[in-house]
Amino acid sequence: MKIATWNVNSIKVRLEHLRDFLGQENPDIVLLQEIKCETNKFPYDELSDFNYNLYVHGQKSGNGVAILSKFPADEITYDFLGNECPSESRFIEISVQTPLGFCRIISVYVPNGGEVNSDKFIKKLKFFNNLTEYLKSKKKLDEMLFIGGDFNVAPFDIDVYSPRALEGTTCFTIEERQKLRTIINCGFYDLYRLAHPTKQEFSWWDYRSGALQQNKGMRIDSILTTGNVVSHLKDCFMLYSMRTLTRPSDHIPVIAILK
DNA sequence: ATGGTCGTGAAACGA
Repeated sequence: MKIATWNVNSIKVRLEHLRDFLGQENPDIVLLQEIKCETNKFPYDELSDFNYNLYVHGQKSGNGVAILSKFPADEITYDFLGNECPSESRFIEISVQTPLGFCRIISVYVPNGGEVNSDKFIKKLKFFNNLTEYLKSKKKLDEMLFIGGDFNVAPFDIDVYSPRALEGTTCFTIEERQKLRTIINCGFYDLYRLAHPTKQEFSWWDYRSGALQQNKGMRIDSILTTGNVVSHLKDCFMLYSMRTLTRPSDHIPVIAILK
């Protein structure tokens, strides 16, 4: 089974890139973030030839998440209990029967946070608190839980190009890193880091200031799972080539292969 | 502290 997550930064602008990606990688499940369109404006028809079940939680202008799944969902949930910003479409969850077993699968777009210690930043930390409580409540022996998306946090020094330059900046403050580490310490596994314990690769580069050319990136997109998935992990990698296309997303896909 | 570039939607604003 192949599962991918990708912050596309506008589904409309990235439609051809997404179609190429689906054609090349043929993932069973794709978690999307920042689709930036209303649910009823999602390009359902333009993706119909790939035979995915499409689950969309959009809104006007910004945010927006979706799940494309070869397996039909038993249940679809558009928010998590305790989310304090339900008006922002940042969460979608499906439960599906897969060849691996029964899975609960979440696509999440964690708030960026804006300026450190701003109101938005405080809301980001609270979003993590509430999401963590929700994930703890959903850990069950009889299902595998996947949560993939844009966490807007680089958890460890190895996940940024320069810990010194970024220390104390949004997505790399101690408080934010602790929030993501707390999820991991509750018994969730970062599939990329499991597959590549010492490799330094990034999932996002700023559009500005030649960040890509200087490889000034961060690893802020991940797929986390419960422990019962780990023995199935064959590989997890990031698709750098998607960042070198014309008009790319500022994020690249993260892909996990499980058997 | 500021600026650099995108996407949205038609001007700033968020990332």
